[in-house]
Amino acid sequence: MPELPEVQTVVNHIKRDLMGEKLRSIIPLWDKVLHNFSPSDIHKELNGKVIIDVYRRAKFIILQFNGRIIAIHLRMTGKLYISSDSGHPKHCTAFIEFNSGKKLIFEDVRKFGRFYLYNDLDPINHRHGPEPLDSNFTVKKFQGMLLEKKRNIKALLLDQSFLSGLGNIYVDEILWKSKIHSNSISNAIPKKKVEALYHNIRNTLKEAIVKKGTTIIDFSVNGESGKYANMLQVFGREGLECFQCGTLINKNKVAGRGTYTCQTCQKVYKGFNS
DNA sequence: AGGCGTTCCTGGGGGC
DNA sequence: TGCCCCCAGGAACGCC
Repeated sequence: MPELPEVQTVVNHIKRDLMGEKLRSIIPLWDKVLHNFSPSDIHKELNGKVIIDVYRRAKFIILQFNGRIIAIHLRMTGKLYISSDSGHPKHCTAFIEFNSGKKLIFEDVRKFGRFYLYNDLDPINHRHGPEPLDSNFTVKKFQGMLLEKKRNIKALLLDQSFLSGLGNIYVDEILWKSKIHSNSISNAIPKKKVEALYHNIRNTLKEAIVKKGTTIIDFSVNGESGKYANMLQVFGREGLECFQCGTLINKNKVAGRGTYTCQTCQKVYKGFNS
């Protein structure tokens, strides 16, 4: 499940190849993949236009053209990579052709991934919270954000309109490192723990980007697995000993997601602040 | 406001 | 071996 580090890894991987490429066409192989536009819209608006930047916002990969963006969301099983082969792989739902002959392949087994055409980032910014790695995302700001809400902490961290980029795997890892139970309520978490949470969010994401993401089942870049999978402390370790205290890791459902916790290390904060 | 269920999809695993 | 059923999950949406 691509989260911020995986999406950033894809961007880092394909950016150099895409900069300056002239768009020729976009070919959907499955009709729902283009969310709000058609190939003829692209032909009218972007034919021969050059990619001037490739970057990430939230979990979107942004192809920047002059006055337009194509935003690509991988959802659960999307893979995006450059190819010059003719033809396309089995689960390819769309590809973009460039004048150079390069192709950008979008492969997506479960077909949840989508392409969006916008003038700018506004529609995405509108429904997304801050970037956790931005310098203006400070401890103070995060503390304020948590206090404004009275929500299950896991549900809140997964909510993209609250904070961008986290998904099920990193949230479990981050909460375990912070010794906060996923059933805690956001505004009941003590200040010291919020500080730990803040630093663990940033450090975990940064470290995962360095390791080129986590490979669990579906994520790889050109078949190369991310290395963060070897670093996972709690996710996927049901019934195994907690690395911190030896208690067997518990799996249950929180916010509708499979959730791994150490019932000993991770404290539930639901009451008054200490 | 916030929680919860449903929808979109397919491959893979468990049970028999 | 084979078949059916259920599950996994990011995000949007509707309902309570």
